[in-house]
Amino acid sequence: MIQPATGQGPLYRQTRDLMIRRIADGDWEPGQRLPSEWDLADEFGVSQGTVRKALNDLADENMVLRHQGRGTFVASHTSQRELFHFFHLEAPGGVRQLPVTSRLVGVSSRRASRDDMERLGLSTNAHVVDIQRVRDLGGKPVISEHITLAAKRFPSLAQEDDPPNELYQFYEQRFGMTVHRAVEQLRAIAAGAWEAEQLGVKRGAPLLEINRIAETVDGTPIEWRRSRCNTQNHQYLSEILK
Amino acid sequence: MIQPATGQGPLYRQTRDLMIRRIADGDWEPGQRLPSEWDLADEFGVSQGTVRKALNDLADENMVLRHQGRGTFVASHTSQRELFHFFHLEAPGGVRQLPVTSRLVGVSSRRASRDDMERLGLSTNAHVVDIQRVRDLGGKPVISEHITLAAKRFPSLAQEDDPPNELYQFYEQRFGMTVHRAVEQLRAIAAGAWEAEQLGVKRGAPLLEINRIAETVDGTPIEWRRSRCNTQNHQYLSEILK
DNA sequence: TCTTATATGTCTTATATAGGAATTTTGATG
DNA sequence: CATCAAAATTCCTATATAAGACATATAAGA
Repeated sequence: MIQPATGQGPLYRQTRDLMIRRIADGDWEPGQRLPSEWDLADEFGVSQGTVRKALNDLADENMVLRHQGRGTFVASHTSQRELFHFFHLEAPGGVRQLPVTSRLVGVSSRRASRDDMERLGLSTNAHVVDIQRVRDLGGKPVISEHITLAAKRFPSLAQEDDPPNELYQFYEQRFGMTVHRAVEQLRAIAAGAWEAEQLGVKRGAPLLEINRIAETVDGTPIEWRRSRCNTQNHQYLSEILK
Repeated sequence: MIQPATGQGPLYRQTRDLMIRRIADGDWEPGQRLPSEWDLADEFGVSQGTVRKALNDLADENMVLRHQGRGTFVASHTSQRELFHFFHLEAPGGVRQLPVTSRLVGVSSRRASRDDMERLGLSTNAHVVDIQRVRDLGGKPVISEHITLAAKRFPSLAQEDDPPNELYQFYEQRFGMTVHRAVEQLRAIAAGAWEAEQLGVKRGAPLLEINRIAETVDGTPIEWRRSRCNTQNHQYLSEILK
């Protein structure tokens, strides 16, 4: 099917946008191989060079992965990716490792608060699911996490009594929701009674609070997460490459 | 002058590396306009397309800026860039603004400690310069900063009694040292007597500590900076685009 | 002098061609 | 069936050409 130029901006950009739409709509699923550059060029009615530029742009944005000789694949969540892009706590030596153990505090459902509605772009009367857990690093509890999701987007999640440790893979495989980017806001807070108990620190001890909003490819916010971390033996890594 | 292929890797990569070298060596200075794509192609003995790919890569890495019709320029530090890439504290509304006022605590010189030597890649007996200041946001003291630099790389800096607020521009214009990337490590700490006084908080209040190492284009670490921030009314922003 | 064309220089977009590199598939052979 | 060689597939590198967009310098005219 030839897609005529929609008219806006350069061809490679329009081509990129069409492909993003396919990923966002699930026409191309995570892990799936895309048609070859030549086939896509045919399909979109542009030259192979134009498709190539669009694909390389998508690769730069981590929406697809390209492998010489094998093909181009829609990005999917692996432990590697989760560690590299979405987990920023490291031990002093620079060692980063995903928590392998965590203690589930609870999964529950409730009406969305005003804050939830704003953060997740929900309408009144929407329901949300809360997941609370404590994650271990180096054998000790270090992160107290509170996660909020729209119940509608994650049906039957509230009944889940043992969500896996790596949630983004779970979201993707089970609910077809792929997290693509996130924004985190950090501040220092004093541990309350709850965190003190969960993390084994004194009340009032300084903790690093990370508030994250995670979005899909098309920019829809699907997860809000508050992590309170004991940074006695760990630190948050932020690379400024630009 | 034709530069024969040095032999390693693809041509566009070699071309990129040659141009990085020119920037790192100061052959091309910050703000300076590069020769046109065609002239560079001539000079390096490759095609214009290859030079173009190399230049676009450099632009992606923020080493150069490209403007249609005007030319390609070596990146230099402006207030804009400093704010966008190197200043991550924002007010709750998402408003970010560089501190316009700051109180200089002192500039002094001393022998490098073992930590300094490691952090800045110095040899024994090297000297360093310390700058300490308190930066204001919204009219109130929010950041207590301690900056350490190699005295050799910043001659006569120790005599400076009023360094400007935007140091990276100062480093570049006065000492020819351009900061290109940085790594920050964050943790939550409790305010000591010193920070409590400087920032107007109680002793033991939670503060966000940011330890930054800033590097030049060729990866030499030139600045170590410890910022302790009152995050009562501000937060650190971290975007995860990848 | 000021304004308005014109020309020039530079980057941008789009296409085409050709060969190389990495991987997978196919087919022949034992 | 197992193994190895050949072919096919896919992405990667490099070059060339041509036209368009944007900005600035130059020249002509009022």
